[in-house]
Amino acid sequence: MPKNARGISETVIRRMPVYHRYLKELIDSGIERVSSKELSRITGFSASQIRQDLNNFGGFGQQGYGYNTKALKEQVDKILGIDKSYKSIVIGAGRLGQAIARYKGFRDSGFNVISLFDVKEDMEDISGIKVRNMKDMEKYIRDEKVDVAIITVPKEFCQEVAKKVIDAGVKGIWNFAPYDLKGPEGVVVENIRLNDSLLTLSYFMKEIS
Amino acid sequence: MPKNARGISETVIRRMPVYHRYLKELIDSGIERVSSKELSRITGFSASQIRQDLNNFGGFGQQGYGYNTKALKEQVDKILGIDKSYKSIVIGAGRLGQAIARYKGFRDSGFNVISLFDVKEDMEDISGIKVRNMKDMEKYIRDEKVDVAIITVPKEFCQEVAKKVIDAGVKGIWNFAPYDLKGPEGVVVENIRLNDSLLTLSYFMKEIS
DNA sequence: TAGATTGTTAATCGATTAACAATC
DNA sequence: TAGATTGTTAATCGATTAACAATC
Repeated sequence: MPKNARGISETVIRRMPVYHRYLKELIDSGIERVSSKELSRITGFSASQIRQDLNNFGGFGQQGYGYNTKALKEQVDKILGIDKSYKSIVIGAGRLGQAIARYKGFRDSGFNVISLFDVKEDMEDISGIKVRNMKDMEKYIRDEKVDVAIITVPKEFCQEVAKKVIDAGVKGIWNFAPYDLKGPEGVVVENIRLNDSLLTLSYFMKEIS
Repeated sequence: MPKNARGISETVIRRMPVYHRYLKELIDSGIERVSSKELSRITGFSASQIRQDLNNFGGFGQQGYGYNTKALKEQVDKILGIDKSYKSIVIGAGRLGQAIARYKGFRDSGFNVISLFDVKEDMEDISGIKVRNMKDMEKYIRDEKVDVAIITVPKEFCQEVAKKVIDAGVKGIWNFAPYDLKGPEGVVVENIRLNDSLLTLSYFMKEIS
């Protein structure tokens, strides 16, 4: 696994949201401290691994005590950049695009959907968010300084859309089209491969039967 | 990474859908043979890794020639169990549930959505698929011998729903609720963690800025 | 203080890469 | 045949686990 600029492997990075998630649960249950052993029980990662992961970023624990859930979550959130906020647009206002635009959980992660775009004209607002026409997208991205594009268009259009949003200045892409987009230097792309996940499910279904 | 019954690591399994996807592209472009070197260029995996991956399941290539795209895809598809077909239901007929029920790509992978379920009464059909009431779900699963439940209900209901579908005999769960479901022995669970993916995007956005 | 648990180093394990004989 | 490329073994690399001194 290649390491990024900071020297932290992607394997480790992808466990951070899990810590974030379970720490939130612990805090919501009123639990103030947690040991790596208990976190291990909850997350399924080994206690050793958890301590290693966290120590990549600093010593957040205390010997003999463990970790303060609130303080640790604050650190994890800071590592993940949840304090930052990103102007986002959804491209493709179909069911999936609508579902994403309406889902409040993403706003909590710092991604504010400020507009949707579609080739279809005169679509109704989605949860109070305007659906604009695709042809106005690039100007909108430039004018509003949009950070992130969430792509939910059909596969055959996703490369074309990606090129446009990158040229217009978008710095991150969250891609739902079943195609592996690759961004140039300075643009982050996160591909969601639902179909791959389903094929994996298919494999394991076969295994158990 | 733990190995499964067949002795193939999950890391390898999760690359198989990628081979499937790119082989399909090659075949659609009329390309009949491909070397591990060329597959490496396309997929980003190393040629060595590709040969190792495929040889976990058998020697599908030919020295001096490479791989026949059609024959290899057939093998990969068989490994993934795409020839099998699974009766599936979508639980939660919101936008996400509707998007999934309508998406034809999943049917191509062998997952046929035969019904949706929702707590809301008297919902309209989605692409000709009936939306039934949640209270009839367990009987339906038993009567129709449903194999897979696709869960798109809000987080707070997903455990309860999972318990019900498992008790009713479902053998696979594709979970979109932001909660790590764990299945008992004999039940396969594939969790889609969209929010985790978004937090990873957030991390890398911070890195580049 | 005694017990608990971290932070960190060393050991192990698994996955990836390199190399090359086999062979089409 | 000569060139190409696999299948497979060995070497390397990275990630996980084990162990334990430090210390709260």
